[in-house]
Amino acid sequence: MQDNSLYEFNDGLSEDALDEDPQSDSILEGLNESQHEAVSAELRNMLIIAGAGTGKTRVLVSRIAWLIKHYHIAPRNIMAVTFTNKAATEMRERLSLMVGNSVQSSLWANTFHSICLRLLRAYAQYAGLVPGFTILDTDSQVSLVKRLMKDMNIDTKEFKPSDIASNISKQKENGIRALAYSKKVSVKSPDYVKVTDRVYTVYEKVCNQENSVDFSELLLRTVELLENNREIRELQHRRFKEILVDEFQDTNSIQYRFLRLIAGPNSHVLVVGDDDQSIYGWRGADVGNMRKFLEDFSDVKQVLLALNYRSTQKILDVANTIIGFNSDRLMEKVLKGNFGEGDKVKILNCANNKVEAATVTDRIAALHDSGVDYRDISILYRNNYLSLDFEQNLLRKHIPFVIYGGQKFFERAEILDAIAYMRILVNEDDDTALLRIINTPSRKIGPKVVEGLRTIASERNCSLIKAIRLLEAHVNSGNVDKTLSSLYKKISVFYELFKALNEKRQNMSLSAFADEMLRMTGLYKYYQEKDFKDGKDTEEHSRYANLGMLISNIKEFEAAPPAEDDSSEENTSESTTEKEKKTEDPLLTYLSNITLVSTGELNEEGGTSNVADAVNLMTMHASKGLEFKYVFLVGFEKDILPSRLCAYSDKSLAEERRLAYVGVTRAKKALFISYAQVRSMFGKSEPTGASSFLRDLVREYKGKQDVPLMIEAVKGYSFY
DNA sequence: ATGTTCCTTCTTTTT
DNA sequence: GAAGGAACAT
Repeated sequence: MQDNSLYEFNDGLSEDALDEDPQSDSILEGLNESQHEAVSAELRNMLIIAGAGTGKTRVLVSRIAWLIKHYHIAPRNIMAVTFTNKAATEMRERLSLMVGNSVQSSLWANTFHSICLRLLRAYAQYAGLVPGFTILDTDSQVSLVKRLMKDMNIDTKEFKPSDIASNISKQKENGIRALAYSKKVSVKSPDYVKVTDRVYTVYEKVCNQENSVDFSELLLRTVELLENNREIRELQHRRFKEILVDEFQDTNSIQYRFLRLIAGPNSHVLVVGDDDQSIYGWRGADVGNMRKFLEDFSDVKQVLLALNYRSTQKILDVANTIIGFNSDRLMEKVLKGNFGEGDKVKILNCANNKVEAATVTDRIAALHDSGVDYRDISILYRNNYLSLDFEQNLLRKHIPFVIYGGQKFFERAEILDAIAYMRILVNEDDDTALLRIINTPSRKIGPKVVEGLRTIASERNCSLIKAIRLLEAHVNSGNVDKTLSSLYKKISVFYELFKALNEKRQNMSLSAFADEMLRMTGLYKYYQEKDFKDGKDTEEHSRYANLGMLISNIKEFEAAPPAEDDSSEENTSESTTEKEKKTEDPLLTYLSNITLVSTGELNEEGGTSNVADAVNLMTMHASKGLEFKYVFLVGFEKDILPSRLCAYSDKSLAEERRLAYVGVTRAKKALFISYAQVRSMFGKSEPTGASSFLRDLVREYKGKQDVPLMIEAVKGYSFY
């Protein structure tokens, strides 16, 4: 630092230099012209269009550092919104490297969902929620919908509960409540709409009774909270002066509405996005929000980042060509790199999927032999199930690998059981959780008993736990009705357990309690026996072992609790903005945390960090935002990459092409694209062949000079 | 109430 | 080709 300022002094004698924040300069160091422009711009609304690998995250993080260091914006006045937890974590890490650790606790860098959750926890009463409400994960949401459909005598075969549940979520994401939806439905509406309507109405009511919110509800509730409560809204406006949004092309309608509400008249919003990387249209993401942003926010400065810092030119050429086939682009960006030409992109035409897996594995082994680290290699695919052949081959060759996604740890039955027990302790009205575990492991409480209990609950219009209490009081009053007392006797096994658990958790640490809970409920024993029966007890990821990993995860959580929410710090004169109730219950905090922050596999220690030198396997969706020196795009086939569903649904072909583009642009040094002529799926062998995207590509380069790719036929293969 | 067996369905992608 | 659900048997 000393040397630096001396040098500057000699270099150009300007008075400004005397007052300059010496740390500000280092923020701008090494940025190119447009990056520099974006980072050091005055305080204002901005739209940054950033092509793949153009240093988007770097700009975002540097901008935040600049806001703090140069404009002296307090970290607590900054909100950075990301789309995934992975991105949020990465941003926090890079930020703490740049401006120090202390910033983390007061600066909100989180996903939309977790930001909304924080607001809802702080203002639960104003949002019509009871503090301590639980979050419904997808699995619970579907099981609730299914339960309601059965109650309403709707055929769950004709109408799949998961479809109805996702229809409901879709409505919420468009800000449409059950009542408003009903108004749109007419006699002429298709059946599934009518069913959705009927279920939605009841679903909304039951969620309120159970004091639980699903994922889209988190957003919708918050939007309504801000819309209906001026004081809370203005309090947020005063707090969040600078708002930054990553992956803006992925925002859906409710998220956009949230942004408009959370930003005050004097706040500034900076969004970063790439319309070419919009791959979440299927869940409501609307690229149109980028255009809307220009209209809805005043005086927006636009910056385009097109200089690529990731890939060799040949890889970029291929990427540009692929995306060039899309016609509905917001802005035509041609990525330019500065890492030299590089090798040609290799297209591996394989006889079948076994050959494909063997070839890829062999190339990985060869790369490793030539000094490449496994962690710099990744295998990307369209669908999760395509990973199987590669897993087997890598295993056989003793090549270490990590799979991201796939069956999620927190979606496994045994984990969901454990979580359901925790949920019922935190929020006893959570009937969905209770129904999951009242007879798991089995304690002779069958459908008859449950039905009896549910009858009482619906007569008294109360939750199942309360119904049990009523029943208990009734039986103890000596008013002995034979059927009721036998009902109570059957249920009391569970009720005693419930009381005992509640007792236990008062004076134990969270992890010790969780461990004890698994013992008391019998889940440990139950899954241990189940594993043994299925011959899975020796497996590394046996269900019993997973429960152990859950405990490790809780221990890790205890050791490093998430940043303390300081939203109550804002001291204003308004009397109605009640200070948030400190959510002291560690169990509640843990539950919220895992429901929202649970992507990715846990490692053996129950942690989420990934330090091992291993080949990375994941879907192309999951790869967004990441980069690897060597990338294998596999299963680049007809019916797989433009998904089969494109042919007979409104699935967007352009979005599939963007997905291919995302995959291609992950590669830094070398890219391999492979496909099989024959693929066995579900036991059957089916002819497949190259993706139409590959055909387009080859046609484009036909007869041209300097073609950036080459095709290699891999026919037979000597196995093992 | 629970265990067995057969059946179907599912293979996008995520908070 | 697995995993969960329904139908049937115990």
